[in-house]
Amino acid sequence: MTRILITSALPYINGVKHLGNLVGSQLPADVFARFCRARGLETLALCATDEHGSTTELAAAEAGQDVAAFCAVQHAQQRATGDAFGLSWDYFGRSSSPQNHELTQHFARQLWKNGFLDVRTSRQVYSNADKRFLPDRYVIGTCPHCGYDRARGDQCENCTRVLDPVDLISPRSAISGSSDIEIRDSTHLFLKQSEFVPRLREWIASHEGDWPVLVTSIANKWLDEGLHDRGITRDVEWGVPVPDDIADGALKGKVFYVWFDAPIEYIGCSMEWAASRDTPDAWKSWWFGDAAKDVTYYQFMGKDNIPFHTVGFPVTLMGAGEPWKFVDRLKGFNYINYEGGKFSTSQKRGVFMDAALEILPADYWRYYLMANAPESSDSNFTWDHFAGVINKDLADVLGNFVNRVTRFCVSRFDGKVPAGGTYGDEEQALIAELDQRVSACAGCFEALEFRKALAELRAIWVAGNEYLTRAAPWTAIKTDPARAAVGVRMGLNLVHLFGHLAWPVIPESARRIHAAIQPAPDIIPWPKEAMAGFLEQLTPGQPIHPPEVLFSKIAEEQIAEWKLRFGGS
RNA sequence: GGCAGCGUAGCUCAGCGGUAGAGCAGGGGAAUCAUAAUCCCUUGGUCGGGGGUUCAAAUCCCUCCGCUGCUACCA
Repeated sequence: MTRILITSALPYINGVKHLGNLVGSQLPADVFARFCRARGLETLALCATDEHGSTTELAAAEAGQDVAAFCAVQHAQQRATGDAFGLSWDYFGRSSSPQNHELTQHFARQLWKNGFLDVRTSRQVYSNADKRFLPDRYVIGTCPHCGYDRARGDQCENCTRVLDPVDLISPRSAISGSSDIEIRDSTHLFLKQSEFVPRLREWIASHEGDWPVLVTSIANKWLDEGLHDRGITRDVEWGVPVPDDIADGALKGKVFYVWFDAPIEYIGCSMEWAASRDTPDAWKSWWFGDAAKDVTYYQFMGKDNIPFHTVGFPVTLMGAGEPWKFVDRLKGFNYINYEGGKFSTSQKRGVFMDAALEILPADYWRYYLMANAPESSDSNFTWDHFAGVINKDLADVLGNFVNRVTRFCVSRFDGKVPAGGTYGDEEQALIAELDQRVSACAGCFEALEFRKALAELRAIWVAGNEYLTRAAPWTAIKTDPARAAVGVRMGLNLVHLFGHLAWPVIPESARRIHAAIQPAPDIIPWPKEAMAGFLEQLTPGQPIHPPEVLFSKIAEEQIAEWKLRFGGS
């Protein structure tokens, strides 16, 4: 039996994430994790906050908090919001954990020992007013090429040329605005990525076809353009310290670059998970050596993260010279736009996770986002489209099906699964269709094709409505009660089925649907047997319980209100 | 500038060498169990423009136009 390891790109600690962040990483990872658990596979789903770096320091300063305290608060908030969204990680860790500190230093020592780290000195901009080195983009000045006076040190927004901050004319700090800055030499560790190009090429080529084109093309582009060695240390305070035994303490006081330690936290997080269960070594069989041979490892991320997972992190693992587990299936997503523009954290444009849950239950968002996941290209969120999908798919097609069957059962069959009659041609045809569709749906989930999986799920709900219309128990009951009993019994079995199939995507609603028939287990399993058996398992006479309205419809006035509140077109 | 992706019915998208598809929206009808929810039928596209390869192209090649993303010390 294969075990399933799942990680989603780590959300940065800097505030609540918007739906665009969610749809490309944590949400599909959760849907897939639930699907795997529903199939009875041993599954470990991990995520964590990515906490280090200068951006965190500045955000904490802005919030008037100590960095560690700021991160603790933000981490707790992200975990709470994720829980509320139904994100069922086995563990939600922190890149600042002791485990990750230790592991990051371990990888650095291995790389150093194996000769893949260079000590190099480079010129960095230092701000006397801010008492810190400035990242390139935090240096502002006049562009030497076009004369634009607010060019950033990494790139001029006006002429789009890539810049070096030391070339800016009259440079100043973007943090304080002070022009009291100077160029200082600073020593850093560089990871010799260029030595790994052949191995990376071979590894990436081995995944052509099972990774999305988006992923392999981005990865190959980096290799084709010539992989630069990469600085993996920074002159900031909030991070994993470089140990003194590397380069004879030449890097004293410096920390590792966030992009070095963040992916390592995938492993660190599993150590946190193991520690939390008092089985401190349990993480190892998921990651290391022959013990992890039966593990299939899935990563989920937005396209901005792809280079770091196809190049940066693999180099760390290769260079360590130890038998670490590499990703098997890497699922990358495009972006989702908001009402024709970008979701933007800095401009507070779009819908953020906490605000989303204030106005509607998590399942509405989960369904919509997965049904419209930006898999082949960027997708668009608009309030009108969102409301249309929720009202039609969830309220009308699924919710109303459950409602009409269960209520009819109450009014004409005393609220009990009716006995009498046997399945005939109509039922056999439905069973044949569902056998095909349920396995197609599972196949789409396995292939990480979420849009198609949800389209199939919806088609299954539609098949239920079609059947009910043909069976028409409300008509049959006048002349042929046994025939009506068959229709309702099948209808109730379908409700039971829908409660199972929907659980990975809309867990809370699936639980309520399941509860209409009987209490739901914690993990609602994906059907193992053929539909013929699955759709005949309810016991005649067992009571059913029509749920309250499963999905209330979104009204025009609400859409108007939300467009105003969140800023629409 | 370079690289990549996309451009298919009003909208959101699938198809990626063999007589144009789905969902929504629009039109007509059936049914009345149900959150006026469902079901059936149906209108609608010279598949961004042009050129080429092929018996055959939305599907392969070239070119042009448009949109988007990435471009490496913010993550």
